[in-house]
Amino acid sequence: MPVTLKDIAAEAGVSPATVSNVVNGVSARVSSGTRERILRIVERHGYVPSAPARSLAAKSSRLVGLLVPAADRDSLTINPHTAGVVGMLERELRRHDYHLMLRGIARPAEVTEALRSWRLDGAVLLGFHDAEIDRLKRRAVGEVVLVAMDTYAENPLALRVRSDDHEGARLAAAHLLGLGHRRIAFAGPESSATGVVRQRHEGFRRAFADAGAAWDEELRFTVDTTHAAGREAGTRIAAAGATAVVATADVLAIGIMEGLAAAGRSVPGDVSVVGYDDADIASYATPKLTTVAQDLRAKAAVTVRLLLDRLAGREAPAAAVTLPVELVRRGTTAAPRAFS
Amino acid sequence: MPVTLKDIAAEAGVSPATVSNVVNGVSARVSSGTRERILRIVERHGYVPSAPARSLAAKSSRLVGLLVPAADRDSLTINPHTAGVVGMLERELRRHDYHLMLRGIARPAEVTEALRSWRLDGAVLLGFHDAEIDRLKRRAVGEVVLVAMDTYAENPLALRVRSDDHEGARLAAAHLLGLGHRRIAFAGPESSATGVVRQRHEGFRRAFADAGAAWDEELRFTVDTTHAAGREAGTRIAAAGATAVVATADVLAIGIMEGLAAAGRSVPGDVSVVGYDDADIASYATPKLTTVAQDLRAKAAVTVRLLLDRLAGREAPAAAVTLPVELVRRGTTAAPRAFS
DNA sequence: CTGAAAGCGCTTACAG
DNA sequence: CTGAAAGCGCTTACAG
Repeated sequence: MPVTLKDIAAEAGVSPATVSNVVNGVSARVSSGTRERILRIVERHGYVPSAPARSLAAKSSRLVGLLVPAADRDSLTINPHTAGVVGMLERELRRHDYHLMLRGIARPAEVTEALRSWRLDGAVLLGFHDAEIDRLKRRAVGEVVLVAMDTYAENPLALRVRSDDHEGARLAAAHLLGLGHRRIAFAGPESSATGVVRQRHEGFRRAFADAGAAWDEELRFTVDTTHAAGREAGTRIAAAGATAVVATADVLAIGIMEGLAAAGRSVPGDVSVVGYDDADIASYATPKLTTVAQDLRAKAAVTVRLLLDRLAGREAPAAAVTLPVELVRRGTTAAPRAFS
Repeated sequence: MPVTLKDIAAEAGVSPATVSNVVNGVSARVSSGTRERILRIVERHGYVPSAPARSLAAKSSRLVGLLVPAADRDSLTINPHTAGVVGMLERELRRHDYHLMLRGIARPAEVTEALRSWRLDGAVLLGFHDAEIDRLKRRAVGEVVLVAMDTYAENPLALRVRSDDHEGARLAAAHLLGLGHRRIAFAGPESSATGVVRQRHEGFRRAFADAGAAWDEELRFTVDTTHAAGREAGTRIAAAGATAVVATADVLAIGIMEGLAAAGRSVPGDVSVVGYDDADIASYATPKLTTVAQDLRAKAAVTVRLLLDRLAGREAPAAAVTLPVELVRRGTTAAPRAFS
């Protein structure tokens, strides 16, 4: 039988309303004498307010959801980038005294259910296709503040945070072009589903245009963002005679490196590889992976700031927030053989 | 203004109690005619029951917390093993229609607050020291069902799930001894804080005893479970003249490999390395890491089953559940130079 | 098979 | 500065 607000009030000889004010720090409404007295009783009993009761009575739950697409039997954190975001977001929210509810979404209808059943104050959508974001209706969202990460959807119901995908891939390609590569493969998921991949692919081609070089469309490898898919793509990339490859994720790049090795190609001797994200695994690889770094910590911080600003009624930017990226040169890129 | 139970009841011309019974599938109490009618109205309005209201009125929240120690400014998922557990647990809970609340714990008092404020039905404690588990009091825990993972604490307030740490390290050491190694380093955190490390260290020494070999205590390297700490330890291990090393985590092993390389040692040519966990990163490393695999999926499944069994009032094992481990031989172990 | 009533533990105007 | 009262959206015995 945990102690309740009412118990505290009875013991202090005041009304529940007064205890409520003290517990919530509405000090203007309570004399410092009663405040101290109540606080002592609270302390002694180890009173913890009931969050469900608060959510019900107040308009706020101090709860933020992180929604991530996941097939029924899949784990969310197989993707290192997702795992990183989960951790960073939890940390940012905790700093602001909010709680994180993590929820895999197998079917579109679950989004509504997740958003509404817990009266979430806000929710972060990670890894959804642009079209899925665009399909969200006010009716499904309710008053929940939404931040979609890494999306190019246009739905005004969601705030948007992303990093500069176009520039990231441009940097990667420009780096390789500068080293003398011309047969550069681009490996990543289909562009149609997400603007992130489309933007990266465009940035990649922009580097070619800037360099006055032509790009062979046959070097576009459509592949899932997994190590296994990367490995398989690596052998195909080797067979295609590419001297370099830009992958849309580190885990994919590392898979490709393995495929290249299986095909008898050395990295960066025969083929240069550039990843994307600068996840921890990028520096665990041998050689260490050259990659486009995005600042996950900043991304999480901005996401939470947008969320809290909007919750506080402050104006939030209608446009998407785009964070800068940076090329991190490590051990997987070098001049092509012909140049050395 | 989202639609409520009351709205549905009014529209159907029945009492809220009846709608409640229908929504909760208590079909024995409602005629199939009214049930169908109500279900149609629920469907049409996209009614989603309020979880806070349910938690408040009922005894159950269908909410399970995952509590992980984390300094104020730290992210939880820097540790690949933690990231894996987060994903697996979310998936298991989702299958059973429970929700996951993820919570980093910076100070011991936060455990109570986390457990009680949301009226969690259950909570999983991951990565706590045995002593911290043992210090938990009934008063702090309340009615919350607790499962502590990877602990050798004796607190009866917590159910326990772990893998066979003693056997895992014994297998690792036996493998290396069988290859002819004798100067084998053991690298991991201090044994005093967690039984997991102590058990692994004992299993490691048991292999020596079984082989009738002596182990040089100087080859115990106390080191945090991070890549950076591993790298630093790797150079010391090289300097100590070890021909092999057993690390208590894959991420640590990979760091050690880097340190060994920095010291001019090849793996497995000069030094063999065995990791622990068989996290994804184990197969991303070059060469692929020989490691002790624990079945994370099974661990998460057992954790959730224990939790739900206990919630359903079924008997749960008082003893800890210990899951089997397996040695996965890959590319980082070989006979020592002198033998080849 | 169905309903009226109380209650879960809070917050929020509104009075005083 | 403090309290009485209503209400948040459900569930749960208890009657009928």
